[in-house]
Amino acid sequence: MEKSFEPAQIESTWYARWEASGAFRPSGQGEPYCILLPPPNVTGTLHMGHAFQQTVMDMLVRYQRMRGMNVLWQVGTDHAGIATQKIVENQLAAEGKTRHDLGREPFVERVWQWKEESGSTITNQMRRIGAAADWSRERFTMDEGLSAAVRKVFVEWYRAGLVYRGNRLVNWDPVLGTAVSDLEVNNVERDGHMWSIRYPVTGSDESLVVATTRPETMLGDVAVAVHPEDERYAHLIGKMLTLPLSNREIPVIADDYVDREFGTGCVKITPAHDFNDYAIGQRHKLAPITIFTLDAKVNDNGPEAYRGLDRYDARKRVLADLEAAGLLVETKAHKLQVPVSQRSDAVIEPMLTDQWFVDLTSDIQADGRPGGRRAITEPALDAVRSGEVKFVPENWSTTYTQWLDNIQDWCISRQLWWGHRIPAWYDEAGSIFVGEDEADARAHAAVAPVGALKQDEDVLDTWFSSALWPFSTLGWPLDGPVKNERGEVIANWQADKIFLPSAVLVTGFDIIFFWVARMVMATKYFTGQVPFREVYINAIVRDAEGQKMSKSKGNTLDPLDLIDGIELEPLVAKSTRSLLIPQVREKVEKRIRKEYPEGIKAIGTDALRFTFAALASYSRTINFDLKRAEGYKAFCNKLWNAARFVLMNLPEGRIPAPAGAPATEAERWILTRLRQTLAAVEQHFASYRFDHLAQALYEFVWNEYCDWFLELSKPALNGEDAAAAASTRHTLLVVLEAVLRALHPVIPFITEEIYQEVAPRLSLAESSVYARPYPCAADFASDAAAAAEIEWFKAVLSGIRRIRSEMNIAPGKTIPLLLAGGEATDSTRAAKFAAQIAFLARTESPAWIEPGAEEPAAAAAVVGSLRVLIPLAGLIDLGAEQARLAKEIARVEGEIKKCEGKLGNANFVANAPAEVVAQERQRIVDWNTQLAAMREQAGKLKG
RNA sequence: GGGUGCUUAGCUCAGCGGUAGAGCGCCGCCCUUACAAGGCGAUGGUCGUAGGUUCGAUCCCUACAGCACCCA
Repeated sequence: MEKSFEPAQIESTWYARWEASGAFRPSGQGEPYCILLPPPNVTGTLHMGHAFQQTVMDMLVRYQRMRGMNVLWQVGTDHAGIATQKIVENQLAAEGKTRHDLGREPFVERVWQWKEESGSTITNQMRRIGAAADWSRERFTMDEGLSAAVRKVFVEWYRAGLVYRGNRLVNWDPVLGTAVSDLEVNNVERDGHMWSIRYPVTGSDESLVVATTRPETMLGDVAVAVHPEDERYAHLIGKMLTLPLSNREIPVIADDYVDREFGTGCVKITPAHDFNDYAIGQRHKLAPITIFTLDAKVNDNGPEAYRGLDRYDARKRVLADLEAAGLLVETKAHKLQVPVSQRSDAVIEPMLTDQWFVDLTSDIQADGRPGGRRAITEPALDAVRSGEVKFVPENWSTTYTQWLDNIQDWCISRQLWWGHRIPAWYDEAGSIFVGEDEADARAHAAVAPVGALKQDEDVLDTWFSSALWPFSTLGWPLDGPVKNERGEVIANWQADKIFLPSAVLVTGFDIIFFWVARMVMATKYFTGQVPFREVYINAIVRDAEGQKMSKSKGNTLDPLDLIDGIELEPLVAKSTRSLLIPQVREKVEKRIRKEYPEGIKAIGTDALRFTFAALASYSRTINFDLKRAEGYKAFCNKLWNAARFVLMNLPEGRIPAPAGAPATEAERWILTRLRQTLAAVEQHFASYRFDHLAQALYEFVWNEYCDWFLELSKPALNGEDAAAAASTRHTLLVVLEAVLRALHPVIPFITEEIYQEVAPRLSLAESSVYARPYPCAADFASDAAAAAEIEWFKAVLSGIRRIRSEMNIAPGKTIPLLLAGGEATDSTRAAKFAAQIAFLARTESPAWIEPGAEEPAAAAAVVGSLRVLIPLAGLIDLGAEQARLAKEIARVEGEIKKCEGKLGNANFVANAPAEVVAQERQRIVDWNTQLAAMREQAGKLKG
C-alpha cells in the first residue's frame, strides 16, 4: 500500500468497475428496497444540496444491499420546463433571436439538442459522489414511457371530472409569458409608496379616499368596498362613484373583508388583478375588467391615454394625472410585499387567463361523482394521518397536512413550448376534446367536432410528470417491458411493481408541497398504494456561518471542487463568471480571495461523504465547515495507515484463525467493543441518525482500534508468546475487515481499496466489499471480564502518561515504576500486563512496594485503591505534585459531598428509583476508595 | 398575523430527567520504527433570561428575549 491516503488515485477506477459488474442493479433476491432519486434538472449541475442528499441515499442503498435486500435506486432527471426553456432562450438571445423567430418545432428541437449536450453533466457528477444507482434504468420525464404516463393520467382525470379548464386568476409572469405556480412566487418586502386617491361620489359633493400601493390598477376598478359596520361610510353604501381618469360609474359595496383600521377604511376593488379583490368581486357578482396585456401593458379596456404603456409607466402617468386633477390626497413611503417570480425575478401580475386545473377542492361533482377533495386530496391526507407514510423528523407531517388542508386547485398548464403538450384539442366551435391522441379524443367526443381539431398550445407543469415518478419509472401504464431507444428493457411494471411502495424518500423540505404531496396524490389515485413508507427530510446545506449558499454572495461550494481541489485563480474565475453586476462581481471576488487564499485543497469523495454523514442530525440546516471536512480526510488517512500497519505485520499468505477463543484480553475487548459499536450502528441506520452513526464508527476506529488495540498489539506481536502473536494478527485483520464493511456505505472508495488487500489474507471469496454482508453485532462475542481488564489497563497507562506529560519527562526516557496499595485483582492484572505497560509507557517493569514499607517520594496516579507511582528522584517537582494532589483531593471531596447531600435527603432515597440510589451509593464508595489512596499518597509526600 | 424550529466550550454541533460531551481551534511537550493528515497531555461551559413542576431540570411546563425558516 502507498504510504499515505491518496483519494484521487483510489477513486479513479472503482466506480466504473462497480457499475460494469452490475453491482448497482437489483439483485433479484431478498426483500425489495427502493429509493427514488428526486430527479434533478436535466441541464443542471450538482450542488452541495444534491451531494448531501445523494450521499444519504447512497449510504442507505449500499447498507441495505449489503444486508441482502433487493435494492433498486431509481434515478433519472426531469425536464424542468421553465428553467430549461429559459436557458435556451438566453442562448438564442445572444444570437439576437427569440423562440418565435425559430417557431415551435425548431425551438423544441433545439432544446432537445441542448439536453443531449448537457444532460449527462449532472449524472456524471453523481458518479463522482459514488452514487450506487441503477443507471441502466435511468429515466427522463420527457422520454416516451413517462410521457405516455402523463397523457394517461391527464386523460383519466379529465374523464373522471377531476381535470377541468377554466378562466381563472393566476400568477402570471409577464416576462416569461406563462402562468406559474403560487409555490414559484416569492413575496419580497420592498420599499414602495401608499397613495391616497379621492373618488368623488356621483352627483354629490361628497367623496371617498382610497389607499393603494398600485394606483395604475384603478383603471380596472369595479367598486370601492367599505366595512358593513363602518359608520363613517354607511350612508354611502349602494351609491355610485365616478372613477377618476376612466370616468366610469362604480358602486360602493359593503364587505367585511375590509379592515376598518387600515388606511381610510375604503378599498378599491380590481378583481382582474388582485386575488383578494377577485374573491370580493365574485361575492358581489361584479364582472372583472382586465386592463393589462399579457406583457403587462395597458390594454384597450383602459382609457385611450394609457393604452400601450407598461404598468410602471402607466403608474407614473396615472399619478401625474391625478395630481393635476387635485385628486391625489397623499403620498407616503410604505413597505409592501411584492410577489416576484422565482424564475425570472419579474413582478407577478395576477391575470385572468384560460388554464387547466386539477380539482383538489370540491367534494362532489354535479353528476354525483366524487370531487377532487374526496378523490385526490383526502386520500393523500389520510396516508400521512394514518401513518402509512411517515415523516422523519416527524414534525414535517404538520407542514404537509396543513398545506393540504388549505390547498387550492392545481393550475397545471404553462404557456411554454418545452414540456408535455396538453392532450386536448379544440374544434372550430371551441369545444374541447381530450384523449391520448387526436383519434382517441375524437373517439371519446361527446359532441361531433365542428371543422378541424387543433391541439392546445400549452404544456403541463413539470411537477405534473414528477408526481407520477414513483410508478411511471417502474413501467406504468404499460403492463409489460418498457424499452429504451437502444432496445434495452428499462422497466417492467408487472415485475417491478414489487418496488412500490418505495422504502424511503430522501428530499428537502422545500419540495414537500411541490413534489411529495403530489406524488402521494397521484400514486394513491392510480395504484392505490402510497409511493413511499417514509419521507426523510434532509437538512439544507449552508455555509460555515449559517448563510444560505448563493452565487451572488459567493459562498457557494462546488462539491467537485472539494473532491478534486481547485486553485485560487480558477476558483475566482468560475465563481464570478455568471455574475453580471460589476459590484457583485467585485464583492464575490474579494470574499473568495479572502476565504480561500490558497484555493481549496482536495479532500476526496470519501471525506466529503463522511462530513455529510457526520453533519446529518435531525437539524434543519447543516452549516458546512471546510475545516471539519479536512478533519474527516484525516480520518480516512488514519484508517489507511491502520490498514498499512496491520498488513505490514502479517506474514505472506492466508492468516489462519486460531483454534478456540482469541488468546489475549485485548482481542476479546476490541471484539466486545466492535459488537457494541455495530449494535449502535444498526440503530442509527434505522433512525436515520447518520451523525451518530458516523461518530460511533469514528470513535471505534480512532479511539479504540487505533489508539488502544493497535498499540496493545505491538507488544503482543513482538512478544515471546507465539500463540498470542498469531491470534492477535488474526484479530487485527478480522476487526479491520469488519470495520471496512461497516464503513463502506459511508466511505465506499477507500474501504473497497483496502478490502482488496485484506480479502486474500482471510480467504474471502467476494471480489468487492460491496458484495460482503453488512457486519452484525451478533457475529462478534462479548467478554465483559476482558473489557474490565482493559479498562483497568487504560486507566493505569493514562495515569502514567499524565504524570510524564505534566512533569515534563522526555517521551523517550525510560522511567522506574512502582505500585502500592490495591486489591488482589490489581496485582494479578499488573502481572498480566507488565510487559504491555513497560512497552507502551516506557517504564521499567513495575515493582511492588510492600504495605508499610518505606516509599520514595513519587508522583502518583490513583486507580481505585491502587497507587501507580513514578519516583521523583531527579525527575519531578515535589511542590507541583503536592499542589496537584491537593487540588484533586478537593475535587473528590466535592463529589463526595454531592453524593452525601443526595443520600442524606430522605425524599431522594424514598422517591428516586432504586437503581439510581444504588448507583449513588456505589459512587460514594468508589470516591472514598480513591480519596483514601490519594490521602495516603499525600501523607507519604509530606513524610 | 398563523405555523415550525433554534439558543449548550472560541467555532460547528450532539445530549434532552439522575457524575455536562464530540470534532475543529487554542496551549504545552514530542518528527517514538502505521499515520506530523500524527502521538501524548492540558485548558475551556452558572447548558439564552425569569418563573414553575420534581427528591432532583441543560432536558418537562409557562412567560419573555434574540435568531432562523415556512405560510398569509
